[in-house]
Amino acid sequence: MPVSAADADPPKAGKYVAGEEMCPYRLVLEHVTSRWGVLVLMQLLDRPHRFSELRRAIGRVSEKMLTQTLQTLERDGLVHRDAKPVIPPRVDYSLTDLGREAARQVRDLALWTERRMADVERARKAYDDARNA
Amino acid sequence: MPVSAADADPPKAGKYVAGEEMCPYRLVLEHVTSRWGVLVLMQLLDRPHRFSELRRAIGRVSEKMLTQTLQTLERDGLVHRDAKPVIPPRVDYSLTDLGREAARQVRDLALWTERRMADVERARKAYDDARNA
DNA sequence: CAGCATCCCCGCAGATACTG
DNA sequence: CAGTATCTGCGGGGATGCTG
Repeated sequence: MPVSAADADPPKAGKYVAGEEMCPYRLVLEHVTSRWGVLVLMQLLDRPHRFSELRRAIGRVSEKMLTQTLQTLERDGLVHRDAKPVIPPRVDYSLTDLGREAARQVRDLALWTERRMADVERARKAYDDARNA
Repeated sequence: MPVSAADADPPKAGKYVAGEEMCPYRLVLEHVTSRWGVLVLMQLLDRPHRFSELRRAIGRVSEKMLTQTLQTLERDGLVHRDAKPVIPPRVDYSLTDLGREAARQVRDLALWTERRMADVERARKAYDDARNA
């Protein structure tokens, strides 16, 4: 029974478990381009925000997801968390230098998307019309 | 019973149903920054690819998700699909001008992330160490 | 106010089988 | 080869209640 290198497991799709088996930078990319990551970064690019300010500014984000997003970005060194030991608690979030670089690129991409939106909608209409014909 | 404007539904988090109730451009942003969207765009930035070439080049992507990603990007006018009426079928995918613009930004963001990976990992270590202390 | 713990739902994505 | 169709699971994320 011949055993060749081709017998090695071919790369199957496999279940995607967050952060498993992929180039590490892809993971950071997912953090900054994630649904809430994008909004948090862009909001903080404007100015530092308190937790509840972010919540209101972004709108429609649950506490849980905002917390989770902020923790991820903080761990990646993109967001700085400043918890003041006062009562009631006050926590300010701001961008680090690294975070500002990321945020600017994300913002540029978002702005590009916004600018090109008309082209996209034209393309969609053409696509849909071609299907319904 | 007083009825003020404040009685209007405050923006709750609400279930996220793809593309519902969000600025339309955010949706395109999600398409191009999606897990497979990023990889497809970057791969096509190099050169046009056939379906199976993309599948192999990206690796670990299921047929279904690749098809779905390509259809979404095609509908948005970012990817051009060229199906040759031959047997066996041959379909080539390439970037439109619009898609190339998007792809370049996505690639730049990916490259930035790659370059800054060392900083991110340092930050993560610091964060984790501070927790375990 | 900021955040954690818990529960639970449903939609994304992988597996599989089939077609032009 | 390049897809479609159908089933299934499991984990992302919302809701709710509680704490420092």
